[in-house]
Amino acid sequence: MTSTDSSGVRPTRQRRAVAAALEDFDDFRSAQEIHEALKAAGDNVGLSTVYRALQAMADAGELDMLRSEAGEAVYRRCSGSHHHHLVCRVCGATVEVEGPTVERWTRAVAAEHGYADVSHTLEIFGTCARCHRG
Amino acid sequence: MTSTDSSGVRPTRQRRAVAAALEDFDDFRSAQEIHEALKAAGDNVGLSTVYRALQAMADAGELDMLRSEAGEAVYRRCSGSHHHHLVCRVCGATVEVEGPTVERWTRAVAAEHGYADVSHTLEIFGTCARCHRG
DNA sequence: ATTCCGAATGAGAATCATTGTCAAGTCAGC
DNA sequence: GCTGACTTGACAATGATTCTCATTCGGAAT
Repeated sequence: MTSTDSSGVRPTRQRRAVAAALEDFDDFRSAQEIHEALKAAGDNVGLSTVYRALQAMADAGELDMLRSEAGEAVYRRCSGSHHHHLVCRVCGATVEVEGPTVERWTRAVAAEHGYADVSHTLEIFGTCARCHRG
Repeated sequence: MTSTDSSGVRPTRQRRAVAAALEDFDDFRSAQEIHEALKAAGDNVGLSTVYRALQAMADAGELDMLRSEAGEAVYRRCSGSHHHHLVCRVCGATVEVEGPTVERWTRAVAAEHGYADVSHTLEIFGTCARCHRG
């Protein structure tokens, strides 16, 4: 699992299909949903392969992965840089947000308690304007 | 009507046992680990009951629940107020941290994008001083 | 104390996402 | 066209969590 890969994931028909499917979504989708979408589109890709492709792409930093409230892993294409997500808990609409403030704060807190090698997870959930009015 | 601690969880032998087990831990534990601990201590409590008790207590705000990197739910007793966690990824040592800054920031970001009813999850992972020196 | 009823329990089955297995398929380069 | 390493996919296996349902318990009213 150590990345001897030069820069990314070796492109096969299946992996390209998974990547393409993700382009069609704006929000986070589970492996199973992507598998369904591919089947519906006529691209037959095994479920295991979808899981492997998603993990590989997430490892390569080409995807964001987070856990839904139900605890299942969901994926979304993303920009390369570090950021967080503002997710509508009704329709799933997602906005990428950046926060130097937060980054600084977490680093400071960790340092204050003597923790090194710091990483963090931060997701914001809410009801987007459209769903809120509805 | 003079029940001090009843926020909806009826105290039974089993629930008291679960609560007591959590007192013995400083870090996050899975339902299964707690079930094991109870069995080891001679308190026989069904696994389903442990799950139910934990969920009920988490709903009542008496526990913190978060998902380990492996995706399983882990629980820890906690203070009532809103806070986040700084967790050692080696030994699990946990510090509760508060951050008005972060709270303010998330609210601002959400508002800026028209999101209402905002909640968020934030966990910080690192290597604590003791494990770091190791 | 006794009764009564809804809530709680527990043993096991059921569910469901995810991972492992391994034979068959694919592709590059020789 | 052959070889070998990597990839795929059907299916089994795993493992956490939830469901089922007959039984038991708690505690308020009697």
